Amino acid sequence: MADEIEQRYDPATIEPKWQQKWAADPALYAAEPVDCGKPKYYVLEMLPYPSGQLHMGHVRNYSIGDALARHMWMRGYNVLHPMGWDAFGLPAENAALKNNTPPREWTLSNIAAMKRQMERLGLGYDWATEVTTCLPEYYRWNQWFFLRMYEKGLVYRKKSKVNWCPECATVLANEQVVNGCCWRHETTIVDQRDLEQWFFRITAYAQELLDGLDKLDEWPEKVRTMQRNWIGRSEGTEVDFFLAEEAEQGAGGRDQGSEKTRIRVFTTRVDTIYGATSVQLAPQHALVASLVATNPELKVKVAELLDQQKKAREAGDLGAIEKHGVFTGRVAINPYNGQPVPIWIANYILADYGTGAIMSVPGHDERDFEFATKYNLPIVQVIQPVDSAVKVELPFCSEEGTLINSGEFTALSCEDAQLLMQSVAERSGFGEPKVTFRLKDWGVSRQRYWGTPIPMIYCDKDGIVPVPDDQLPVILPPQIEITQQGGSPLSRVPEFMHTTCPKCGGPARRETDTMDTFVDSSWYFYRYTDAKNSTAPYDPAKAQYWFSIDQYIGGVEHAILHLIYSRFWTKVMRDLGLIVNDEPARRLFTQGMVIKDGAKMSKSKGNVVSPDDMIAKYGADATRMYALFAAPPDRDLDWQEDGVAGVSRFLARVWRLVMKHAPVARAAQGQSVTQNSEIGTALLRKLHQTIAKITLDFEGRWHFNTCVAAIMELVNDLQAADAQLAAGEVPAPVIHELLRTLVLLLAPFAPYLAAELWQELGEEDSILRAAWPVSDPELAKEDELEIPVQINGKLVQVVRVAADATPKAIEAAALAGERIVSRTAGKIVVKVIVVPGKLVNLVVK
RNA sequence: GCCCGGAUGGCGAAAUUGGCAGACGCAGCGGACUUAAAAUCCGCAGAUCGCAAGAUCGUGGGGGUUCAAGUCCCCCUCCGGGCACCA
Repeated sequence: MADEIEQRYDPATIEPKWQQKWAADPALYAAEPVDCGKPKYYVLEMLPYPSGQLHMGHVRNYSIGDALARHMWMRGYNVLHPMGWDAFGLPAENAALKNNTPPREWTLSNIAAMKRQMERLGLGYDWATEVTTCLPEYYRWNQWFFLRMYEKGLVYRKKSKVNWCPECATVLANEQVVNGCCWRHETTIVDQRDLEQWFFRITAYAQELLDGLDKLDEWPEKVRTMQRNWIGRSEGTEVDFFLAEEAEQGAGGRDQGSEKTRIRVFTTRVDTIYGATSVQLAPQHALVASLVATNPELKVKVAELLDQQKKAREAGDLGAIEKHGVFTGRVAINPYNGQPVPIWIANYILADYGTGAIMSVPGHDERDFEFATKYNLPIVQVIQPVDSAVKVELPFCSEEGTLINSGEFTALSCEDAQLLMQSVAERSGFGEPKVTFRLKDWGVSRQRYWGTPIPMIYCDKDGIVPVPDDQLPVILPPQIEITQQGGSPLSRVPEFMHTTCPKCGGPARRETDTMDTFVDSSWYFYRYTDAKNSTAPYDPAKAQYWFSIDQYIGGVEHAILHLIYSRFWTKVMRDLGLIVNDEPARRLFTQGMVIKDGAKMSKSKGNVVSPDDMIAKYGADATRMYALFAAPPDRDLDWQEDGVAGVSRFLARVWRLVMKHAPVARAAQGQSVTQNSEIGTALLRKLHQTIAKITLDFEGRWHFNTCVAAIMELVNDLQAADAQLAAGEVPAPVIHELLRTLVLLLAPFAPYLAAELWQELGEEDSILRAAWPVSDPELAKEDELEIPVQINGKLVQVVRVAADATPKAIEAAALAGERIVSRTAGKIVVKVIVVPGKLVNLVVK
C-alpha cells in the first residue's frame, strides 16, 4: 500500500519540495562573474507588465526561454537569465481610482504575486539581478539618460500636434496609435491636440536604424520588414514653385524666396514635373493662413477640408477619405518651364509628411489622376513606356519609361532625368535631392502620475534648466490623490512642483509630465548586467561582457514599439560611450499567440485559461511541457486541456518507468558499459538518435514540439522493453545509462520531474551542473535499413538491407522482392533509381 | 491595394536537403485487469470499396517540372497578421 502511494507521480508534492530547495539556493540560477572562464550566453524573455496575473502567453514565452537557459547551463555556458517588471503605467492609476489603493502598493503586490507564479512554474531566473522599473533605483537612470540626451541635443521641447487618448487622458507616441485608436483602448479614437511636449530625436538615427536591419539577419524577416515600413525611407527631390506675383522678382533672386513667396514640394518623381498641372497644399500648410486671410469664403472651405481630414484620421481610415479640394485663385510657377499652375488646397495632403505640399501629376500618379478627373484639371502625359509602340492608358505610373513633352529633358530615361533635373535644381537654387522618412521623433511626455518624472525645471529667469545630476533622482511623490481630472496629476502636488532653480536659486517649478513607459523598457536589459549599481546605470565592462543579447524572446506585438525604441537607445548609449555594440539583440525570436477555440484568449470572450488552474490540476511540468508540445513555438497554439492531461500522463509514465528501474540503475552507477544485449543495443541506438535530434533542435530550429515527441518515442520503446529490463536482459550499466540520459534530456522541459528522478538515480549535484549528453554516431547508427521499393512512384514493398549496402546490392535486393517480382513479370524495367538509404523506384512499362 | 505567414485525418500536429504522407499526442473504438468503475496495460484507427487478400483516392483548388512533389514553378480561393492617399 505504502509502495503504491510512493510509486504515484504527484507533482503536488514534488514541485513545492523543489521550489523550496531552489529558493534556498540562489546560486543555482545565478550568473557567474565575468572572469569565470566559461563562454557567456544571455537569454532574455521580454519583461512583463505586472498586472497581477500571468497569462498563458507568458507561460509559453517563459517556457521557451527557460528550456533554452537550462540547456545552455548544461552545455557549460555562463548563462544570464534575468527577469524584471515593466512596472510603470496607467493600469496602476486606474486601479488606484477603483480600489483606492496607491499605485505603488498595487504594483508591488502584483509583482509579488507574479513572482510567486513564476516560482511555481519552476522558471530558473537569477533574482539577484531583478529590475523593477518603478523604483527610484531604476528610474533615476531614465532621468540620467534624459539629461545626457538633452546635452547631446537628442532631447528637445516643442509645441506640436500630438495624439491624445481621452481614455488614458494623456498623449501617445505615433507608435502607440493603432488604426487611429489608442493601443491600450482599441475602440477609443485618438484626437489631435496642440501641446508642449518633450521629444527624443530618434529621427537622427533613422538611416542607421534602417541600415542596421540588414545586419540583423537572425531577426525574423517579418519584424525587419515592419520596421523598414515604419521608418519609411523615401528618396526624392524638393522643388520650389514660386507664387505668380512674386515670380518676377523671384527670377532675380530665387534663393531669397521665403515661405510666403514659394511653395516647396517633395516628390519622388521629379522626372514627371512637366506633367504637373496643379500644386496641392495640406489644409494646415503655412501659406494657407495668408491665403484665407483675405478670403472668408475660402476660409470656410479650408475649415471643411481640415475637418474631413481630421475625421478620417480619427476613424483610422485616412486611406479611404474622399478626395476634396478647393482652388485658391492663385497660381504658382513651375521652375523648370516657367508655366503657371493653379494652387489648390486638398484634404488628402498630409501636413506632417514631406513639405506638406505636392505637385500634382495626374498623368502619372493614381491619386492625382483621381483628383484631376474629379475637378477637371488637365491631364498631361510626359512619360512613355520604353517600347513606344505600347499603347498607354493614363495614369501611367511606371518608372520604366522615357520622357516626352519635357523640354530639354525629353528623350531621357526616367532615371537619368531625375538625376539631371536634381542637379539643375541645385545649380539654380530652386531645389535639391532629399531623403524623407516617415519616422517621426518620439514624443515622450505623458500627462500621468505613475511614470518617471522628467528631470527639468522651469525658471522665470533662467528658462528651462536641467536638474543637476547630484539632485537625481527626482522622486515621484509616493502618496498622491488620484483623480479623474485632466492635466498632469503632479501639477496638483505643490510640494513636488515648487522647487528652486539650480542656476539662480530663485523659485522655480518642476516639469510635471512623466516619461512614456517605453523609456523604461528601452534599456532594462543593460541594467540586468549590473542591477545594483548606484553610481551609474551599469558598469560598461560588465555590459560589454554580456552583450549582445544572444537570444531575445517575446511577442511580435512589440515589433515596432519596444524593438525600435530599444535599438535607438542602444545607439545613443553607444554614442555616449557606454557600450560598444550597435544593436541590443543578436537573435530575436517571436513566439506565436496562445489561443483557445480559435480565438485569442480574452475576458470578454470568456475563454481565458488560468496558469494557476493548470498548475493546480496537472503540475507545472505538464503545463510547461504542453506549451512546448502542442505547436512549434513560432506558430499560434490552441490550448486544449485534454492535451495537458495527455502530457501529464506521459510524465507519470516516465516517473513509473524510472522509479521501477532506479534501484538497478543506481547500483550500476559509475560502472562503464562493457557489454550489451541485442535489445539493449537497440535501446541505446534509439537513445543516441534522440540525443542527436534534440541537440540539433536546440541549436536553431527550435521545434520543441518534436523534441518532446522524440522523448515520448524513446519512452515508448523503453516501456515496450519493460519486461526485458526487469528480467535482467539488459546489463545494469546500460539501464543506468538509458535512464540517466533520459532524465537529462527531460531537464529543460520538465525541470521538477527531472530534478526528482535525478536524485532518485543517486545523483547528488544539481542536474543543471551535469553535462548535456553527446550523441555517439556509432551507437546511433542503424545496421539495417528498411528501403521502400516503388514501381512508377507507388510503394509496392519494403525490403531490408544492410545499412552499408552498395547501390548495386540495394537494387538487387529490391528486384528480388517477391511482390516486385510478381508485379514486373512480363514487363520491361526501363530504369532503376536507387537513392542509397532512402528508396528504390522502378520505372516499368 | 501592397507585403509577410498559413491551409495536411474527427482535433493539435510530423515529414530538417524533392524520396514510405499522417511520427508524437488528443478524442474515439476493441480487449486485458476489476464485483464494478477509475487508473494502468495491450491492440485498432486517413477516406472509399471489399469477408479478406487487396484496389482506388488522398496534403485548400487548377495547371506544370520530375523516375518521384505536402515540399519546386505558374495561376486561383480562403484564413491570420502587418502596412496603406507617405507624394
